[in-house]
Amino acid sequence: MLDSEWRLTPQRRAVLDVLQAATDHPTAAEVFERVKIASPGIGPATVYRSLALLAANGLALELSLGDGSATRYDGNVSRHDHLVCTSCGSASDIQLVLPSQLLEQLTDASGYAINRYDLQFHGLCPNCQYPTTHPQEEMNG
Amino acid sequence: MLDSEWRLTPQRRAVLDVLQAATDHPTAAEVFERVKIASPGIGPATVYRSLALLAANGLALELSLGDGSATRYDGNVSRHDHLVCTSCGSASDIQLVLPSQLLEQLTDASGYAINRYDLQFHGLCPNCQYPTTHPQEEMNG
DNA sequence: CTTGATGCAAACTCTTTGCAACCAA
DNA sequence: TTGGTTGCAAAGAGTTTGCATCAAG
Repeated sequence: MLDSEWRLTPQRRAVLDVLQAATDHPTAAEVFERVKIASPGIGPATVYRSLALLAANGLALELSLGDGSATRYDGNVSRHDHLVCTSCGSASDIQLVLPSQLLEQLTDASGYAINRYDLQFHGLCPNCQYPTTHPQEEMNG
Repeated sequence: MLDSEWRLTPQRRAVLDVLQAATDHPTAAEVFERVKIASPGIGPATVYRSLALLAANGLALELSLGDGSATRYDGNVSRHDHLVCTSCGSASDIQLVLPSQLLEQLTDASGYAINRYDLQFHGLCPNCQYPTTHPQEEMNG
């Protein structure tokens, strides 16, 4: 599925639209729920297949939040990292740069040909630190 | 499960022994296979429950390799990061330090109370880059 | 005795796959 | 017409849970 011989069908377009409109980091099930609004007849298998296809072709990122929950998808495909709240589960995009010498040292020391890294920070988000009325219970934001 | 009011039963001890003897990063199923050698009567549910208990009490780390596969466990609970081979799936421990000012800046800018981070590098391990006879196909190392 | 731990089996969640119908080139 | 795509349903992997039994304090 890494070739470019694939069609942007209406279903795939709808999935891509959902991803690009999302500011959170939806699971496949959440993408499915949202896609059904624009494409009522679509089935979950098509959403899973479309997400895998988009991810394989660089139009989406697959993301594991490390909490054992379902894979999440990110329509923001530029290089970035994540802040994950350990209380409400929300994930925010952040942009930071690892010192390039750190990658070089690691390549030299390990012998790995490193082509990417995943970095996520876990902690309490501002909302969950300073509850206005009660701790957040939602699952994305 | 975060209290210290728990007993190190023979089954839990056996699970812990397996983790501490492991140099790879076994899945729960792999831990189960190994634990059965010392504790033949043990059931998979006990292994899952023991792993969760040990992780909650800081005696094991849960680890997602970001490839959609099962959760892995690490008996090395000191702060470290991982190199993950995108070809054979093996994971190696590495020790590196993020510049502390990076964490400070991030805390200041985001408002998050960060208490940990997960960092993994993905690429080809030396074995898979320079195959001796043929590409590696094993799943841990 | 009383509470927690175990093993088994069933249930559950998330995801993938087989397949016939369908659609675009 | 030919091969890729879809939707459905079934299957599959990984993990959790209900429950009766068992063991430790």
